[in-house]
Amino acid sequence: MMRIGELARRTAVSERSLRYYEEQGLLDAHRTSGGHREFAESAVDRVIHIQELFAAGLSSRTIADVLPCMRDSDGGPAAVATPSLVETLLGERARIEARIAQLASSRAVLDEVIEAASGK
Amino acid sequence: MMRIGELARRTAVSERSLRYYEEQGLLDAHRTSGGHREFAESAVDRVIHIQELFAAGLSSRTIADVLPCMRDSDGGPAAVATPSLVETLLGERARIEARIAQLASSRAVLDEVIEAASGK
DNA sequence: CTTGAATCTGACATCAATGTGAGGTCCTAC
DNA sequence: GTAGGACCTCACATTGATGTCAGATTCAAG
Repeated sequence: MMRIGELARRTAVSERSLRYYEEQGLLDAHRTSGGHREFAESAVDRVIHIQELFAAGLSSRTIADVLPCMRDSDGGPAAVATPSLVETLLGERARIEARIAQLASSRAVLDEVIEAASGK
Repeated sequence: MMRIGELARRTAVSERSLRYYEEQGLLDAHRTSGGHREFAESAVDRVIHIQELFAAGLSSRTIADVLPCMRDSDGGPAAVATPSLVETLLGERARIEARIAQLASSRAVLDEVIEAASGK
């Protein structure tokens, strides 16, 4: 069991964000009699998962749906995704694909500007 | 000379955004005696340029610096970019590259989740 | 002129995760 | 038991382009 400071240090995620994750139901925390959070070892992996999913642009709501399907190091039985969740994830994947294409296009625009502005 | 409604229609950009662009110094507008904006034909191309640059993730401040270097259909003499502007643009380009790489990584994470959640 | 559509300004809302600060409580090593 | 570091909650700020609404004014066509 570790407290929030250690978890923050080990994951390089701010305490503020960890509290937010708990508030959003992404992270379980026991409480001491005094009200301080206590996290299991597996919380480290979980926070890393959360960060990955945030980086993928998923909302905290979607992450809350996805997390039960991800196998943590605590080896809890991974829940099976509902068809609608899979659909959501496929949609997110398509969004990422589209975003990549858009960025590639933006890069091309930028290259034109840079070429016109610097070299010529 | 066209008014804001027509420009909005022809560029598919909201009137609100066009006013914002003018406020940020990205778009020139004459005013009628009554205070209504009047835009030149070239504003259509300019707004399209602005949208491209916004899509590339540039801030309105940077766009304001870049626009004078882009040749509009009005054929105004394109200003020469300062070295620091070119540096900024190269930085933005690098940011886009990094973002694309990050998204590719996110897509991979998502693919893992999707595979684990759907197929197995 | 009159009327209705178009436009004006100004202000506040949004989205979402995170930063930040105040004021108070808990925990632990001494 | 006490000092001080760690932690608590609550609340407001941030970011920035855009949405939206209200109330007032202008424009253009009849």
